[in-house]
Amino acid sequence: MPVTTGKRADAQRNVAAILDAAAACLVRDPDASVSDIAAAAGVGRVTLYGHFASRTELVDAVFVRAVTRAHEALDAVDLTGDARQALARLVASSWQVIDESRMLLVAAQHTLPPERIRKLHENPMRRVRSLLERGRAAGVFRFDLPADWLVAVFYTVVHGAADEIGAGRLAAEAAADAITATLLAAFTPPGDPVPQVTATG
Amino acid sequence: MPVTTGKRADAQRNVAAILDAAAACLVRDPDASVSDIAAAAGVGRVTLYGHFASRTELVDAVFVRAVTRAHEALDAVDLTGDARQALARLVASSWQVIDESRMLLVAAQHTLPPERIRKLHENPMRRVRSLLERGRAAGVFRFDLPADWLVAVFYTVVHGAADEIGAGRLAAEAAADAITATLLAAFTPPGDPVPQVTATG
DNA sequence: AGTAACTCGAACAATGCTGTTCGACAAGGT
DNA sequence: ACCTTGTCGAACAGCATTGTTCGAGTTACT
Repeated sequence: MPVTTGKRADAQRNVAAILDAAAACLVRDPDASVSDIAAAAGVGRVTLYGHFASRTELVDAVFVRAVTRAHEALDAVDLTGDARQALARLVASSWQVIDESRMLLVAAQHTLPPERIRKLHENPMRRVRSLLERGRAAGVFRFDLPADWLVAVFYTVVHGAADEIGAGRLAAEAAADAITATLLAAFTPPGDPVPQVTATG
Repeated sequence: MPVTTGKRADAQRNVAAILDAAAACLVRDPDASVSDIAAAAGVGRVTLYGHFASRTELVDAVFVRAVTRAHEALDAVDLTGDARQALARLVASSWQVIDESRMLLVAAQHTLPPERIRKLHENPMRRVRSLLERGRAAGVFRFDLPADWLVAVFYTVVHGAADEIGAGRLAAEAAADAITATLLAAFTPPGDPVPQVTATG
């Protein structure tokens, strides 16, 4: 695994270029070859193999970077205060991040073992879970369905929205509100009224 | 494209065996080779190419058959009466069908162009859409979100549930109720109370 | 300026796949 | 009984991929 320390300056530059190019290529074609990626990075194939022992390791690195960035972006979201408004804020920040890395996820699924992907998703997931539990404690989110399931619903709905946008059936501007409205309704305890979503932005 | 008419008896048998074997293999490995499939079908590779001009054509045929069967199973569901109860019935019949063909969908995504997959999904989708619109007209489903989006939510939540079951995080027995409760809530108009789901044995 | 780290292209071996061709053979239909 | 239709195995060509090796050339650190 390539580290950022101890390496020469141009080596670090190349690693970054390779990672960028790989991300770009894999988004276009989940089965992009090492040759394509190296060429897109403006680097020889041999150089690439000098930094990443195998194609799998490269894909892993790209995916790790994407997930880490997404996690950082989500960490910046304020989840205090009213849980429902916090959910709205989380969605507003999440969906774009996920939309960008959605094709990357497909590429990862083509080459990485499922448990690896699951493990890398755990951190971002925890954030959703903690918010869910806070909302439950406050009485605004439902208790009658498993927490695991509700977290999965969050995940799958956001990804579904990304797919819909990609297919051109959902306007990007309308996405955040649609996702928020859907998730708020899905999280509402039985008997409670479904909250109205005030249009954002 | 292989037809069931005009072929000799053993040829028809072999086509069926190939289709079955292909489905089984592709579920285990979305990139299963033609050799594997032919072997699993107890048939020579040449024979397979005699019936399907290319691997792609074979995958397409397998996928078409799976979707068709799913569509038929869904057509048997009674969608009259209260839209919410009809939705529950549709979910109860849908999720198992989708769970079975979920890995097949992955295989299809690996080899078939996206528009082809979309097109084959149109028929089953229409059924959901008509139910949605009936529920809207009856005032029990929401109008404030696009119909396309709500149909997509149905699709993505059911598939998400299938994934959760596959990952062992959701008990198969609990799936139908969880999906139904989630979707009913997501479809409920803002201001209306979220319906309680009575456990279905 | 000297040295170690890095890069590059070309070429290599090793697979693994698809799709086709051949000839001999078996099975189904009438 | 006949002949069409289908089957089989082996072998072939073609292609794309991964990952490695080599030697010569460059680039960055000190």
